[in-house]
Amino acid sequence: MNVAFIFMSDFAAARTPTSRARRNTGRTVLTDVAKRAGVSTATVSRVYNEPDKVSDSVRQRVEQAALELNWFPNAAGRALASTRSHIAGIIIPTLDDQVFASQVSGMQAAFATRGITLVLGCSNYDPQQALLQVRAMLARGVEAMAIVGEAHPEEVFDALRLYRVPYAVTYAYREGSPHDCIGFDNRAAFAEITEHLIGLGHRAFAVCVQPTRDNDRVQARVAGIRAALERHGLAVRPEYLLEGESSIGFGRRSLRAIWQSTGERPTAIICGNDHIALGVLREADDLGIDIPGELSVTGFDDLAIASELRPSLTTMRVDTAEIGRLAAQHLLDALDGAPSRRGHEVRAVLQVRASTGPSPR
Amino acid sequence: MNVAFIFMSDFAAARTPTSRARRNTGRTVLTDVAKRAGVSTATVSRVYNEPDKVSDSVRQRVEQAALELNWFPNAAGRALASTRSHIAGIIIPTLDDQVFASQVSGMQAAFATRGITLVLGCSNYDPQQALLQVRAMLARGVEAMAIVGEAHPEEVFDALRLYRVPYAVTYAYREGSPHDCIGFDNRAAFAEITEHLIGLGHRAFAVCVQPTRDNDRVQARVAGIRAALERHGLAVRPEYLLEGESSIGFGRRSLRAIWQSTGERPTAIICGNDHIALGVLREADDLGIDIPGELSVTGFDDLAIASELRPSLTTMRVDTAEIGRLAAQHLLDALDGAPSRRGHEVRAVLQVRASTGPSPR
DNA sequence: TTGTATGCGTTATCAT
DNA sequence: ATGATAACGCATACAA
Repeated sequence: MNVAFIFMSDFAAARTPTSRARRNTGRTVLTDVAKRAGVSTATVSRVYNEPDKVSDSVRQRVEQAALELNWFPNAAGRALASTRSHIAGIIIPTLDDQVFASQVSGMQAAFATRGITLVLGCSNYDPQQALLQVRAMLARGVEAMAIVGEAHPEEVFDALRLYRVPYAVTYAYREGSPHDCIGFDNRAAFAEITEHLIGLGHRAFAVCVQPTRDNDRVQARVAGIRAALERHGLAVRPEYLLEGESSIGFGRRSLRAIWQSTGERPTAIICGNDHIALGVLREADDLGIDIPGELSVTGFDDLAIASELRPSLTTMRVDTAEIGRLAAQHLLDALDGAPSRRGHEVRAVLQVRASTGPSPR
Repeated sequence: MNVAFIFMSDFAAARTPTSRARRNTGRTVLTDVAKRAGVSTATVSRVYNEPDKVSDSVRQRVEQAALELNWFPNAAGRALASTRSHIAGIIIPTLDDQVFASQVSGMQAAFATRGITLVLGCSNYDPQQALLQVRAMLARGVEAMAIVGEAHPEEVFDALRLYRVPYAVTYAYREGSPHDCIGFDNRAAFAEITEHLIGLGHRAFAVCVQPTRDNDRVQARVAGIRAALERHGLAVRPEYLLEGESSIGFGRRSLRAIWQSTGERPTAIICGNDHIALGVLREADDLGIDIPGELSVTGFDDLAIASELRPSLTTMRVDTAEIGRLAAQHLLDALDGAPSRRGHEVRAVLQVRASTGPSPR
């Protein structure tokens, strides 16, 4: 036995030169805590992952040691050993739009309660950037993903399926979508706005929307307007269907262009969102156009100022933070192996205010 | 020596039976790519980390194999082996405020160009949540951190220093701060607004700001106002120093309360931001108060609508996305070991518009 | 309840 | 330029 001991140390000595030194990152690791607490590494791990399986006294010793050494588990090590990253991802077009920011906010809060970190990616409305972001997130080992809209390269969804990462398409909801959707029906919402105006007697419309390219939500909105008008034998004249950046400036320019046009003037303008509608209202003020006497205007999103403007803006409200929460819950359910529903529809609610009224004609 | 070998093999033999099978997670790993490309794992790794050290032909074979197997490096594995996480963190009060959202946006973009993923945490203005978030991020192995403001528990900065994580305090800039700051001088900015009003002859002021508790930026703003007034022998009456949530509603309520007060009415109201100022303007409209004839109003942030309101709002503009970019650059420099400056000041620029005018008294 | 010994997927060191 | 293999920090199956 003696020899054995001698030999073992000998063995250790023999190895040492060949074996590389520990890379020594200098940081405190689980092993240090185990030593200090006088327990095995497994026990330390259990204290943080299966506390019930550890006796109170030992747990306290370990926690004390961890505190003294200022240690907490390293996420990369955990992820590697457990093959669970505790990371989820969300890809939105841009944070500069409040509706997406609040969606992220709602999702982050919901995930946080379950110890899941949300990683954010912005595509800037570029499908290729979205694809890159998804790949980066898969590399990070995201356990679940949310992505705004469904107008993305097929590779995006292929990759998600290939890696068996549960995902949800947010902000847009569409019957018959191949994806789990959490959001509202953009088409139906804009059909409702259009019907509201038709009900007020309007027959001549203009439409000012954000760029439709690579944006299924805006495309659906335009489709909803078209469908509602068609039902009444109406259509938007091509020269009154304007597309531009989501801004007050675009709204202003649009109204000016429409008013300078030689054709029959519209009596109602449907805007893709409140920012654009705001611009239209401001330009109308400058041009001396009476709202809603001469022209009705609608927005979308119900920004805080929408009800404060004079005239107040008729628009639609969507609880985007709720979309985020629901999406997070949906994904958590999927991770828990819950028999998941296909999605969740959130209602967009029409807020009729002073910017819409009976058609003058 | 013989014994030694016996012992060694004995030792090894003793191990083998105990050894469990590979846990097999089913996913494609670097080893698979190496096999397919007919190279070693080290070579595959090099292709992605030190491409110059690999011959063209080999690199192409590896890339081909990776493509065919749909493989990309696992981030947790990388992080563990390289002790670099390629993650940076930012902690903001809330995403619901555009100024922070755009800061995140700017930072994310800047980090992305260097392959660094930004992880976001929201403190909801709660110091304890901020501390928890920082800890969570350290566990994630963040390589750098940005945090809005400096009113945080000392443990926050202690932890950051202990783990040698370079960090920057953003949004606020203050001479003599112990931290690297990237932002603007809140105090100086509000002193400037105040001087603008004093220059217009105002002597009676009201102030409506966001909650000052745990918020060094707002505290600095109030201090700036105070200091400027003091220089002219002036002060805000306590009943005209109002504190409340950042909203149109608070602005409205504040003006109503001030106007109903029995004391001498102020001729100027300084608001903590544009939201509050917006509420004041709307309420003034309802109360029939002439702006700026009877009352001058100022905001902060220069929201897109600020210049569109009637009257347009005098306010200050700060490029918050630029703050994000600069913070990212500062942190990247620190990671690169660049001799770092202490911080970076961004200017807040006064936008004089129609809501401020000569004092009626 | 607690300890032992691997393995998680990659990088880094050393050797060739 | 390329290969072999030991870390990296932790979790877990299994043994005790």
